[in-house]
Formats: sequence, C-alpha cells, structure tokens
Amino acid sequence: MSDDFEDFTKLLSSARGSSFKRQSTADLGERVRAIRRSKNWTLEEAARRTGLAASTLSKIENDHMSPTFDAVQRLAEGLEIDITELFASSAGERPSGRRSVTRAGDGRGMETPVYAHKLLASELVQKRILPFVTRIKARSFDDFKELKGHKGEEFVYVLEGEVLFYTEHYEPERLGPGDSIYFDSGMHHGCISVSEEDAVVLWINTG
Amino acid sequence: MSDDFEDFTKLLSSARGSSFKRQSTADLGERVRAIRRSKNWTLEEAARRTGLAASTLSKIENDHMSPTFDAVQRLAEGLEIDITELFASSAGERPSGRRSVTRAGDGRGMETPVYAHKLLASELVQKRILPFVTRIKARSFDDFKELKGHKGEEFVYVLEGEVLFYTEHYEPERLGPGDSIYFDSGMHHGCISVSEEDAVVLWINTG
DNA sequence: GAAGAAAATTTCGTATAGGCAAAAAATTTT
DNA sequence: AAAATTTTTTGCCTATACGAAATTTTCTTC
Repeated sequence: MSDDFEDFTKLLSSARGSSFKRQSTADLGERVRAIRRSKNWTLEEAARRTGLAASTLSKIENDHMSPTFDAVQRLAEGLEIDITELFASSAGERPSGRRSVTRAGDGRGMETPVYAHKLLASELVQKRILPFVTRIKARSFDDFKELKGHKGEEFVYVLEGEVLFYTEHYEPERLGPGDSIYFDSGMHHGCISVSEEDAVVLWINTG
Repeated sequence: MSDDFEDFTKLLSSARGSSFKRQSTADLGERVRAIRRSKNWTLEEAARRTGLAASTLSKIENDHMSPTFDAVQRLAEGLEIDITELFASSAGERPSGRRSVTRAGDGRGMETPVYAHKLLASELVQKRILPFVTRIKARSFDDFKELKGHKGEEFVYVLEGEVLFYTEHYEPERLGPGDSIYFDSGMHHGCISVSEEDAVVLWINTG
C-alpha cells in the first residue's frame, strides 16, 4: 500500500496522524504548587521572587481565584519557567507506554515524484518523531518543481549511495554513507541521488 | 573529547544545550485584535464565541485591562487558537535557517557505562531532534544498574550487529540491521549487544 | 505532648476586572 | 451628504483580584 503526495506538508500531516483538540482541565493551582514545591520554596520565597503577595499565591494554588494575565506572567517569570508550562497539562499530557517495532524493508509507503518514503512505526499516531527510510528518486535539481520549506526541524542520515543536498542559503553538500545533515525545515530544501544506484537515507522529521 | 555521564537525563540536557529565558513583550491586546481581525469577526461575534462581553474584549484589545486566567482561557477557546499563541512572542519563535553537516565517524563523544554515544550536529544548540550514533557496550541485562525512563520519545534504528531491546511492559525484542523501534521514553528501557561485534545504532531522541 | 517557630490560610479593605447599556465612531445605504 | 446601520468605545456598577495583617495549621525541638 502506497499513498501519493505532491506536497510534502500534506504528506507530513498525514504521516503524523490526526490530532484532537485538547480540553484544558486547567487546575492551574495544582500545577503552580507542584512547581513551587519542586523547588522547595515557601510561599514567602515564591512571593519575593514573583512580586506577588504570599496570600495571593496561596489563593491561586487553592483555586480560590483566577489570576490576571499580569499575575500569570510575573508568576512564570518568578518561578523561572516557560509560561506555557502553566498550561502544560492542557498542552502536555503525552501518550506514554507505546512501542512499535518495524522490520527492515517494512513501513508505510508514501511516494512523491522525487522521493519514495517508507514511514516507520506507522501504526503509532501522534508521534513527535517521524522516521522515514527514503529512496531518493530525483537525479537532477530540475526534477523539483520547486524547493519548499515547512515547519519543524529535520535530520537526514545517509545509509547507501551518494546524495547532493540542497538547502536555501547554503551551497549544496555532498553526503555519503554515514554522513548526516541537520537543518531547520523552514529553509527550502531537497536532495538528489548522485551515485550509480538510488541513494537511501534515514529521514527524520519533527513538527 | 568525550564526556562521561551516569544519568541519561543529565546527558540529554547537556546534549540539548542551554536554553535562554525569553522576554515577553506581551502586548496581548494587539495579538488578540490581529487574530480576531484575521477571522473577520466583529467584537460582538467574538463575544458570542468566547462568552466574554464585547466591551471586555474591546478593553483587552486596547490594553485597558489585564484579563484573568479564566478570561484568557475562554478567549483562546473562543478564538479557536492554542492558548500559547497568546504568549506567542514569548513562547514561539524558533530558530530558522540553521544547518549542520556531520561526517561519518564524527560527533561529540558522550559515554555511559553501557553506551558510547556520538552526538551528531553537536554544534547546534536547542535542537528538537537529538541524533546519536551509538555503540552498545552492554552485553547483559545485568550491566544496567537500573533501567530508567525519562521524558520524550525515542527512535532507534540498527545500523550494524544485533541487539536485544528491553522496554517496560513488553518482552525484549531482537533487532538486526535495518530494523527499528519507536517508543515513549517514559518507559524504562535499555539495549544490549548480542552479536559478535558491538552493535551500532542510530538513536534519535526528542524532548 | 507542650512551646515555639515557620508556613499556609483567611479576613478585610482597596483597586480593578468584567457585564450591561448608552454614547461615540465608523461604515453602508439611499 | 444625510440617514440608517453596524461596530467600537466609554461609563457605571457589581463581582472579584490582590496586598497587608491577623489567624490557623504544620513542623521543630525540647
């Protein structure tokens, strides 16, 4: 079974699997308390660092009030955390306990005009890492209608053959077996085979 | 140059590189207005969808007040955006335009008693993907003091030799060249070589 | 287990968030 | 361009956030 794609962004979103809107249970208080406790700070100490009154912090932790945006910001800054952590469980809460084995040669086929991807661990949905074993069909830069960029970061490790890797802002780079390249997907990028046989690479993508 | 670690969590945080706190310029109002305008909604429409009064929205957009946490949540939900977008400039903003090539055999050495890792693209800091070429030194399950879990997800692709991969909740799995395994890092996990030579794998980690 | 110290919670006063309705401003229609 | 309509802003009022200090609870130490 092999799906066809002309747009890499669509391929990725298909590979990633459907994402469901998450409901924020949002017991902010619990989270704040956990963070403060983990740093072994008293309310007083946290108050000193955040600039909020200890009483205010107590009320926040016990869900007796809903802090203002300002307060939330001072909270994050004072607790030395990224503000998004305060919404962590609403955002975080990742699956855990999954495992998936893919045997050599297996994987869900996904074809574009220039690449033949096999998505590994395809039975898992909502992965953070998208691993492909990819055969590079392209033989010339002109095989690409256009080089496109998308969100995320990418890592490519050459398994067999030789490739020429094109990225925006840089000279093309020639890579052989065991060589690898890491880049921000935002740059336009593409890859062609330059060895006798089509090159095969391990292509890792993250969102 | 090769660092020594006894704790994988520490190894990962070292590999990931230092993270700098970012300042939130946080003109929330401007951002909210931009989002609402982009959807061609009137204040009234946005009020209907968020459950907040139009006047309240007006005041938020004009920075005449600092909404409570509750209000921010209803705002995000009603505007159909991820709540972190409201802190976008404080949270989002990923680097873009980086590229790093690592030649076969190169990489920053990082040793544990059971693994010899080489971190690829080590010159890049704040990567989403941590790629290692790892030689599996462990030969028996007993070589591990303890199997530990940590945050994130992991993907391992066998390059050479044969390994036995242990994960919590599952039977050990035997993997040869070209085989791969994907799993949630929260599970305790570990890997030993079972072939004549030490096995070598490509080990991908994400936070 | 009582006395003292430290931490957390509650109380209360003031400042401000947030809803409603009316005024002002902007847009469209005739 | 004046009138009508839609959209946004402004007062006004009540509910609630937040700080200071008092009170209660929890943790020490004898």
